[in-house]
Amino acid sequence: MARAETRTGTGKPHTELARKVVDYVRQQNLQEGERVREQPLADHFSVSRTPIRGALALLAERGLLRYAPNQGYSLAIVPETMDDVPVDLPLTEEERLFQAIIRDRLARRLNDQVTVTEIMRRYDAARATVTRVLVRMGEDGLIERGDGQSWAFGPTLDSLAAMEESYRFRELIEPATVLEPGFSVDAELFAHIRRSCQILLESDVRMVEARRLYDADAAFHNAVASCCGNRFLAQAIRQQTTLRRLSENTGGMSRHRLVESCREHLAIMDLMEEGHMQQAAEALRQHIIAAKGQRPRVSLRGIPPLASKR
Amino acid sequence: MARAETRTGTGKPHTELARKVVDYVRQQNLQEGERVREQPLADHFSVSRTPIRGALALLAERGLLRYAPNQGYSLAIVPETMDDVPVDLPLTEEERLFQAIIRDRLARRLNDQVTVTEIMRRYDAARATVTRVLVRMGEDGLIERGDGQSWAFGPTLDSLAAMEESYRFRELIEPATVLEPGFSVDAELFAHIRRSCQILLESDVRMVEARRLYDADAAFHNAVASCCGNRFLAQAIRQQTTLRRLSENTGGMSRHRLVESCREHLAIMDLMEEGHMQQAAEALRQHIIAAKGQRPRVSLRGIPPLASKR
DNA sequence: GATTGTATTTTTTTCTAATATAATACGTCA
DNA sequence: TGACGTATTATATTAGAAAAAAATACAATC
Repeated sequence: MARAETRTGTGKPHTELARKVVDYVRQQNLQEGERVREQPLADHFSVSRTPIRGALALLAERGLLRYAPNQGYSLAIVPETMDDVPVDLPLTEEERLFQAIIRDRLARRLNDQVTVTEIMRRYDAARATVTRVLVRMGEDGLIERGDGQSWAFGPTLDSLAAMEESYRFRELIEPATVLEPGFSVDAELFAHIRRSCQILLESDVRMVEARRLYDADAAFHNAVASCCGNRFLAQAIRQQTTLRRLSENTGGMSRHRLVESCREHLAIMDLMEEGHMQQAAEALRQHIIAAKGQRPRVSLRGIPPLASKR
Repeated sequence: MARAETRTGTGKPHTELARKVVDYVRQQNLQEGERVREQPLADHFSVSRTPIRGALALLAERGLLRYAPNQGYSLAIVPETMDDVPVDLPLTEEERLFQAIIRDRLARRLNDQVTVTEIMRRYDAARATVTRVLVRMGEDGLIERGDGQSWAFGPTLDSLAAMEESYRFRELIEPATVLEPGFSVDAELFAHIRRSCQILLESDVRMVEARRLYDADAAFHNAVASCCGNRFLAQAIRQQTTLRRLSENTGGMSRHRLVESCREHLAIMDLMEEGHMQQAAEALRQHIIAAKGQRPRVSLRGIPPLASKR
C-alpha cells in the first residue's frame, strides 16, 4: 500500500515559545512602551537568545511588540488588549493532533489500543509528529507504550467517570499538602495569584475568555502545590491540574462557578498567610467538593462506542 | 568534530520480552515438563506470536525451556532453579544506559540539565538509544524535556531526601486506598501474592536473590493499588513503587526487613479479606512507617558534586 | 480442534546525508 | 557597560531507502 508520510509537522517552531512569552510578559504587568529584554527571557526559559529572538520577531509581526533597530523590542499595546492577539498564533501541527486525539478518545472514537500508523492515517499526520505527540501524552500519563507496536490509553481519558475519581483524589491530597511540615507560603507567588484573581473579579465575567478563567484556577492550585515541601504531592497535584485542563475543554465549568472559585481562592490564601493551616486545609477541601458538585454532568450517551477492531 | 554515532542500541530485542516471560511463567507455578503455549503468552502481553516465539527460542537456548518440533516449548527445569538462569540474559543496551544514568544522577555526577549529545558522548551510546532512554525516563516522570535542546531532571532523583518525601506521600495515599468506596479485594490476585510470600518465608533468606524479595514487596503494594476503585490513587501508588525499584538499587533494604515485610503483607491481606478495612488501613500505614524507619541512611557525603558547566 | 510451523504483508526502526534549529562567541551601538 | 546584532559552531530534526521486527493469514501436525 502507498505511504501517507506527508505533512512535516510543526508550523514554525517559535510559535510555541511565543505563546509562553506572552504569558510571561502578561504576568510581569508591563506597561505599554516598556522594553522586553532578550536575555532575561532566555534565562527564564533556559534557552539561548536565538529562539527567543525568533519568538519576539513573531510577536512583533503580530503587532504585540514594537521593534526598533539596536534597541530591541518593547510592548506595543496595553496589556488589557493582549487577550485578543495571541489567539492569532496558529496552533502547531503537534498541538492540533494532541487535542484531536484527546477529543476523539473522550468521545470513544478511539480504541483502547492504537498504533502509530493508525493515527497517522486517521489524522493525516506525519509519522514523526504522531510519535512526538504520543510521547508527550506518555509524559502526561495519558498513554503508555505497549509491548508490541501498540500504545495503550491509560485510564485517565477513559470516561467522565474518571472525573469523579479525580475529584476524590484531589480531595485527599490537596488539603494534605497544606498540613505537610515543609509547607511554607511563597509570598511573591501568592501576590501574583491574588492580582490575577482580583483582575478577574473586577472585570465583566461574560467578557473574559474561558481559558483565562481556567488558567487562574490552575495557577492557584499549582501554587499551593509548589509551597508544600513534598515534591511527590506537588507532582501529583500538578498532574491533576494538567489533566483537568485537557478534559474540561470538552464540557467546562460554568463561568459563574469559576468566579466563585476566585473568591474562595482569595479566602484560602488569607488563611494560609495568617498561619491557620488547619482551617485552610478544610477550606480547600470544601472548595474541591464544591467544584465537584457544580461540575456539569455531561452524559456520553448517544455517542456510539467504536466497533471493536477484531 | 568527528561523530561518535556508534553502538547500535539494543542487543536482541527479544531479551526484554524473554525476561517478562520468565516472570510470567514463574507466577504460573508450572511444574517441570509442563507445556508453555505461545498464544496465551501473546495474548497476555498483547503482542503477536512472532516476538513470543523469539523470546521462547532464546529461553530454550539458555536451557530454561525444552523444545520439541511440532510440540512447542515446555519447562525444562524445576521452578526453584529459575532464579539462577535468567540473570544470564544480557541487559539490553537501553537498560544498561538507563541504570547508568540513574546511578550517576543519584551520585550527583550529572547536572540538572543534560543534552542528548552530552549523554551520547559520556556513555558512548548511539543517539537513538539515548533518545529512547530519555523518553522512557520521561514516562516515569524522572526527566522532562526542556524548551531548548536540553532535558531537565525532575526532583525525583535529586537526592535521597526525596525518599523521605516518598514515604510520607505513600503514608498518606496507600491507607486511603483501602478506605475508598470502590475498594474490593481481588481474591485471585491476593492468592498469587500470598503464594509468593509464603515461598519466600519458607526459603533461606540469605539465598534468595535481592531482586526477588523486592519484587514480592512491589507486587503487594501494586495489588492493593489495583483493588481500589480510584485509578488516580492506583496510578500514584504504582509510580511510587516503580520509583522505589529504581532508587533502591543503590542502597537497598536489609533482607531481614524485607522478610518481616512479607509477614506484614500477609497480615494486612487477612484483614482486608475479612472486611476489616479500618484496621487494614492502619496496619498498612504502620507498615510503611516501619519501612521508613528501617531504611538504611546512606549518606552522599564524599561524592563530590559535579563542577558546574559554565 | 487446538497448537505449532511457515509464508506473506505491514509496520517500525535504522542508517545516511541534508536541512533546520539552537548555542556560543564576539562585535557594535546606545 | 549592558544591551542588541551578527557570524560561527554545535546540535537536533528531517527525509527516504534499506533492514528489522511484528502482525497476519493459512498450512501442517498432533
